[in-house]
Amino acid sequence: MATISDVAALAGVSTATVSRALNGKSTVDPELVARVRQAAEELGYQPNGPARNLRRQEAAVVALIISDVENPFFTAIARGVEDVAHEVGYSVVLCNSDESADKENRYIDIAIQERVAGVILSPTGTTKSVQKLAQRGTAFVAVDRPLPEQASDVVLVDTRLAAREATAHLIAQGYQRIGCITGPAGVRTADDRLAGYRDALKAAKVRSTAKLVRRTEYKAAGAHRAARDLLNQPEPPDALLVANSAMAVGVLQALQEHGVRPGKQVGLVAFDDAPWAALVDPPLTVVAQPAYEIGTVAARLLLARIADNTRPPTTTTLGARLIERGSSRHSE
Amino acid sequence: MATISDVAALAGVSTATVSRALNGKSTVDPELVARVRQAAEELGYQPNGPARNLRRQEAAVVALIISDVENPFFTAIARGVEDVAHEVGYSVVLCNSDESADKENRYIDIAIQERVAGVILSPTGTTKSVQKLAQRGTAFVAVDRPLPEQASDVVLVDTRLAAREATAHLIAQGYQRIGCITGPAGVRTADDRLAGYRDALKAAKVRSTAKLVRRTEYKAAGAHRAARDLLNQPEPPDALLVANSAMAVGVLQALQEHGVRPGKQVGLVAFDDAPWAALVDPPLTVVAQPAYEIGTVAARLLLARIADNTRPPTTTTLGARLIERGSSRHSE
DNA sequence: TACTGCTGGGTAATCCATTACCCGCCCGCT
DNA sequence: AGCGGGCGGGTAATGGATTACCCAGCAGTA
Repeated sequence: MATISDVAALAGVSTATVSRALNGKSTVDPELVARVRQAAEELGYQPNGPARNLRRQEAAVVALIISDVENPFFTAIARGVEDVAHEVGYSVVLCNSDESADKENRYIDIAIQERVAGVILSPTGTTKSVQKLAQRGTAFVAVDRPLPEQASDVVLVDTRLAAREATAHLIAQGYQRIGCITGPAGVRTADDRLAGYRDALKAAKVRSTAKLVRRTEYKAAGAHRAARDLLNQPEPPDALLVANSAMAVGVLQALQEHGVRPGKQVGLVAFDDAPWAALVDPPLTVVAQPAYEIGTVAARLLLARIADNTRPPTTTTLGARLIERGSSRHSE
Repeated sequence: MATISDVAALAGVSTATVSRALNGKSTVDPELVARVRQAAEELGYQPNGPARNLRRQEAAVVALIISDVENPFFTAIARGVEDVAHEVGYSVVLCNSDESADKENRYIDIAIQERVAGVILSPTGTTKSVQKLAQRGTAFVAVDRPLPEQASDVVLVDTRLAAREATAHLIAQGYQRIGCITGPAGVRTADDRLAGYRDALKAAKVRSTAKLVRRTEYKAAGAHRAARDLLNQPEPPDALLVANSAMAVGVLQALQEHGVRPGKQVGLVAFDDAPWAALVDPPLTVVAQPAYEIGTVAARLLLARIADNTRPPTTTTLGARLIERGSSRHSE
């Protein structure tokens, strides 16, 4: 594979000039630049990334570690990050931690080893691995979930408030026994959505009971079991708040199997306005989170932090929007 | 940041020994290994990836370049690739080419520059950029779409046959004017699905007409316009073959807006068994592609090729499965 | 005892791009 | 004409891990 010396030899200049010409760092005679370009082209020269990064002590790459590639919420974040990063010449590599602290840890190690310029991640449980980033001075931004005990830039959605509003909406519609299916304990968004749900019940002076709450992993299968379980109780819920769109799939399945139609019989509000949410029957009422915007904001914060790691940590909280559709219409 | 020399100094050995101890390459006194481990731990030593990759002339990373992160088909492939790659200690970085030859090209350049061990990609249009991989001897595998004029390992789905079967199914159900909404010309899967559709019409001696065919980008918005357009014709189709699940979303929207119910009025079969496909009303008949398996097979092929780049190129064709649901039931 | 052979581990070369440092040339000013 | 300053471009140091090569020391054999 052609190296910079090959290019230099072919162009009849020194390697320093080749480097300068190709990177436009210092002023080089335009004629030489042309010759160098020509030579590089001819040899199909591609700079050796590791060598460059070794010397520069940093790669123009940001790592984005998300907890579920199959979740549209996270892929929308990814697009937001990409769009901003590409504008300023950074590449984005996506890593899928799969909601496993272990994999997250591995990817963080890799990010450190490869000397990426920065990391954006939706933290999974333990703060430990993230501390490594802080220690090394690698810029990073948390999205979707805060990092307790670790000052950093964070981009969040006010998910507790959103859950509260969604639940209040169900109450206002006349539902009486509202249940909640949320993610695993310890995952902040799951806890917050549950808290918001309880806030709303309390505000409406409805007694909340653990019998109407289920926690499982943020996946369809777990939510399916949870919903079945709730529906099989002697006093089943007449409405459900569901904590993400993958779970909504499982819940809808369970309702179908039980022969209950969302809406009049069992009110339903789910987090995340998945592309298909308006297509099910009745259309699904959702809490739409500004995922793409989370990505763009996080990317901009990261870039700012790469430029200056001493800036004080900020927390950006974006709002969510309740989109009322048929699945929460009691009077239907 | 701690380097190998720091570790060596602390452990009281040479850098060579540290390297050997940590990589287990050659036999080192167990006591020294322990001392080195201890020292590395103490300093929080993380090897410098660029330096290592520079020396090794290769990174233990495979790049996966897919054409749409938001498409569940591709994210399922990603999981397959990851699961296999992780088993043997490779990391996977995901790049989103967004169906743009330009971005694909950029990511391929980056993959080459970073000296990744191999690349798996769903090629977007031009073969040109992929040739660079071949020239440099970087191992790569194409998925979902073949590479014309470029011998390589490929993992495909027999999508033409699947489209044919899906169309034949619609014919068998009694639909008369079957339309097709597929992806852009030049994208192989889009062409193949159209060809399969025509195969079925021909086999059934139904005359095919361009009036019932629309091509747009593989997205909901384009398909939405296309469907609206088709339905507004003087002689609208009474059934549609839709080339992927994102498009199906657009088509279902258009049908909703037109007040037509899938099934009896307009039969519908879409590619890709999205998680929500069974939840819409009526449930969507789909062609399920073995996406996860595509990923695992591609990853294994890539690993084999990394080990030995002289092996003859292979083509693996997997089958798709028609899942009949309500949206293609004419008699409903 | 003397010599061979093996093994564990150190020294230093190597990978390649970037850039600090330096040199020579030319221009312009006095 | 002589000198200073600026600029273009070359030489070589640099980054950090891996590994070829070599050496010391020890066991085993004659």
